[in-house]
Amino acid sequence: MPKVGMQPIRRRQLIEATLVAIDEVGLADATIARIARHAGVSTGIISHYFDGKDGLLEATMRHILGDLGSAVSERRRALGEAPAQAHLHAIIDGNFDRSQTSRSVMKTWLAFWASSMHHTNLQRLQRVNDRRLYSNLSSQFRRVLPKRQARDAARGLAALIDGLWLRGALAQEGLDVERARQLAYDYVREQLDTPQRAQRRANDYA
Amino acid sequence: MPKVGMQPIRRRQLIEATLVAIDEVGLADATIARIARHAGVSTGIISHYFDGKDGLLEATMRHILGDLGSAVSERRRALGEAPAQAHLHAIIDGNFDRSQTSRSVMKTWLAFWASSMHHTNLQRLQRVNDRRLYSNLSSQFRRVLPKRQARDAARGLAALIDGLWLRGALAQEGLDVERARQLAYDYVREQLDTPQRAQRRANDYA
DNA sequence: ATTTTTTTATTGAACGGTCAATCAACAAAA
DNA sequence: TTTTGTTGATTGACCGTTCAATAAAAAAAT
Repeated sequence: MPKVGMQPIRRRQLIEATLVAIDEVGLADATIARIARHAGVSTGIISHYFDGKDGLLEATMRHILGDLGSAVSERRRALGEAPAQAHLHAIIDGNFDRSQTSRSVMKTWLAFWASSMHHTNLQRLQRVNDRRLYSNLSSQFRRVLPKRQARDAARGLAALIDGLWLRGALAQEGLDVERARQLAYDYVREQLDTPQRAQRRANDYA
Repeated sequence: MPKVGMQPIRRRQLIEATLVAIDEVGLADATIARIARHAGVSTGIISHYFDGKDGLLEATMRHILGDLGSAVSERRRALGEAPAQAHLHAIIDGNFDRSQTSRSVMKTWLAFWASSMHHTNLQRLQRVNDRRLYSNLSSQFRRVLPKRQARDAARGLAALIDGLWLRGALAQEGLDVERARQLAYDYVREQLDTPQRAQRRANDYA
């Protein structure tokens, strides 16, 4: 039943099928035959809409990145001029959004991280994302903390978020989102609530 | 020049060659031909000493895990009954040991993480390692903190270590080991030095 | 309103290429 | 003479891409 306007439908189907395939057998064994089967189409369609397998994989990563961006910015939009802590919590919540914590998406993230070490286009996407997280965190901490402290707090929180997320992906019992968020909140609180100790620390470094 | 007692030599050569190959082109393109070429031997040797490519990859992961275990336990052995903080610092230092922060090893770790989602033997190895880090941290925090707090501190620090490490692996500028350690030390200090706030937090949770 | 033409969507077999594993043959030491 | 080490061509399987063929809808022509 070929009709006009299939492109966006097929693209979505194929991206979703890619996530399912990676969840099932991993990126290494996610063949176009398997992906096409999951989408209920033939293999040729992939080259037609994505110009080959690499194009589909890149589009899949872009899709996940887009979801992450939305999850964060939607939460922050409602906040306006709210205190830094509220924005930091929103960024944390966005990173642990439903769209980022499903088994298939976590597996796909891991696979893309590994791939991005050797595929420059994926590497570019991934680095833009890393930088965005860091600079979002950094600018919020900067509203309350001196420069160097804000920078370190941002680096620490970014690492904590990614680390909680990574350990959740690898753990048998999966990611406990509530607990992860709580640990990240605690980190934020300690960074914001300890000016005198933070100052001493800053001096130690000098 | 075939002689007796080649096994350990060849095994070491091939594992090292595997790391080099993964560093060069990634796990997906680390063919046995490429690995054998790096080791200066023929492809057949791999099946002879490792019973196939999978065996070599598993041995490579075991090798890295062994290095990590040594890096941690050597540092801790000298400490004996030293305070918890000293042991925690030693665990941190071990995780950021030279043997774990070279480009090739970090790339290989990432690749194995992704692979371990779908290969049960790698998964087993990786989980033993994750659990060991957590339980080492947990038992040290337990010497100073009440149970629930110690558990959370261990979870947080484990995530922070892995996250710093991950972000270092992905970042263009590489991992800044000094900075990473310092951030992890700060986390330890805040967990150990804030009993009253920690207590309040524990109550909040209840 | 009907027919013809063009465009868009889709298929899946065929092709070229790659890879891991195998194994018969060979070589040097024991 | 036996054991241990090593080679590398061969084999069989698999994978991504291509493309000729097909089909249906849309557009144009009658």
